[in-house]
Amino acid sequence: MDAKVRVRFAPSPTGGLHLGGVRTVLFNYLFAKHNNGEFILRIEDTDQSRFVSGAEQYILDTLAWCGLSPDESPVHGGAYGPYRQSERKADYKKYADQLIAQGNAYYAFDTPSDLEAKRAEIPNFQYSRAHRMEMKNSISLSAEEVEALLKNNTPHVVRIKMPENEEVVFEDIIRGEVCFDASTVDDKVLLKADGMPTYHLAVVVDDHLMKITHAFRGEEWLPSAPVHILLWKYLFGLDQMPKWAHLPLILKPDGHGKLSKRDGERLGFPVFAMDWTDPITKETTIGFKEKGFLPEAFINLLALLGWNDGTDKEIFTMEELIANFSLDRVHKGGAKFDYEKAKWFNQEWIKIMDNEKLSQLVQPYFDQAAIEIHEHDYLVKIIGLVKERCHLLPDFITQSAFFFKAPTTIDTASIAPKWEVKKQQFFEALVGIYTDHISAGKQTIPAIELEAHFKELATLHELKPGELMLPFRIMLVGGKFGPGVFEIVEAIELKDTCNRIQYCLQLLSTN
RNA sequence: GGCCGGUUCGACUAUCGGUUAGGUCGCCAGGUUUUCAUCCUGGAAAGACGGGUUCGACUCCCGUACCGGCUACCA
Repeated sequence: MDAKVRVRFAPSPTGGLHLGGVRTVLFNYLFAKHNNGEFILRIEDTDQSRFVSGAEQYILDTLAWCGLSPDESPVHGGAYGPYRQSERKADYKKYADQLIAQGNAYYAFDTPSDLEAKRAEIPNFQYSRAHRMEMKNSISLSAEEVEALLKNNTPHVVRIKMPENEEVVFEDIIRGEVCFDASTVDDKVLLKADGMPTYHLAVVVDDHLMKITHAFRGEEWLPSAPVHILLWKYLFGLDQMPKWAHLPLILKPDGHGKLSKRDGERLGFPVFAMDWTDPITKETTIGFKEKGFLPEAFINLLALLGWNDGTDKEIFTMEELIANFSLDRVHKGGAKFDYEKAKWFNQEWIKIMDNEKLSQLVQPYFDQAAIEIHEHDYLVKIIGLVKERCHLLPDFITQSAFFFKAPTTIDTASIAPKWEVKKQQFFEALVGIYTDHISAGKQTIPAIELEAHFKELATLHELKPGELMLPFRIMLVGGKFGPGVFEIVEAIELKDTCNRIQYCLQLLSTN
């Protein structure tokens, strides 16, 4: 029996989490849960120069919003901690030393400016076999020189010594066999001058120490895979290595290339899961959450970007995704992100979501718009009435504000041209009838009855109901939109209806 | 430039040698809604190219083109 499935998502805390990142988490999570395995969050904070405060908390918050809770993480704890690479520094040094002792790695004393000069001098410079001997390192230098340099604490890095004439072959779960000629890859830095590991060393050491069985990451990592394979071979043995899967990229909707933060700003849609505010510039980049997406929809649309279950089914709950997810149905090619389809997913989720639950999500938007909700049950009812008209959560404001307070702008221009005295009289009579009902103690009347009364009265005034409906609607909601007029009347009740009619009649007579 | 990966309607995709190449988003037209949305019906719309293999290729092989990724003491 195989060891328990363990996967990890290992982001760098450098800023907001974008679509591609969240999808990588999702596939990790789905795979883990489908196989009764564990999902680990590991923070790759080895680059001090790129560290951004608040980014780790942001990642945690994002995972929580998405419903992708880790089994182990810096805050959830676990038996394989610490889960921040900056806190595991000693481990990496140990393995770097081992590699040097085995002859698989070496010290390099070249300064950043040395390297810069070399790159300027030689086009397409690679720190590899071709130029190794021209550089300052423990292969080109004598043992005495190296020892002296080390003794003086000369800043240095540790580089992997890529082998000659070796083919690195490995099996990628979604791509099949991938093959590299090791000599075409340069001698990557493993341990930096500040003692921190680079990604290459850290990922291998930590995946081993944390007993990771399956390693999933974006396709951009494929070219450095041979380095990692070799490190596994030198350090822990290939039989211990996790299975790899390089996920396809999420591309720009227009043009070409990897989707970036800039594309969202340019094209007017979010690329981050949640709002991200840069702690230094204070600049906020909008997220799917704040744009008004439901987490269920966000997860759903991400899952279908590069994966499907082989049927025509497109709407999936998290449980269904877990039950049906399989890596062999993940696409090889990158997928262009389509915001229109993303909104469609959200609309579908709004339609099927429970009204009570929606009301809680929508409440903050009403608060923000300074629309007071006096009765919660009323809000729930209204949500049911307008939900199929909403793509994003803020749409509930535009679609239903008039249920809570009279519209401030009235599209009288759409009534005025065909307005006539007969209609004026009709509405005055209607107000009279409603007023009688109010006097009789009725606050509202069922929509069907309202409609019947309305038609009767229209006939009495020798008018067709059809030419009265639009003006009536505009009087009530301010424009040409919204649910059925009589449902609106029933909801806002007779008194308010009369007020709105009278206000509008006044508006029309002064014009 | 080098290395690696990818390529079916505008977009997301189904197809695992034999189909009128299917679905969804979007778009267009019609119906329902006496508004808008929903909903229903219909429509336009695709195998990058060239060679093989095969009775037969979108599917397998080779080449070309195009697109992308990587080529940092960043991940």
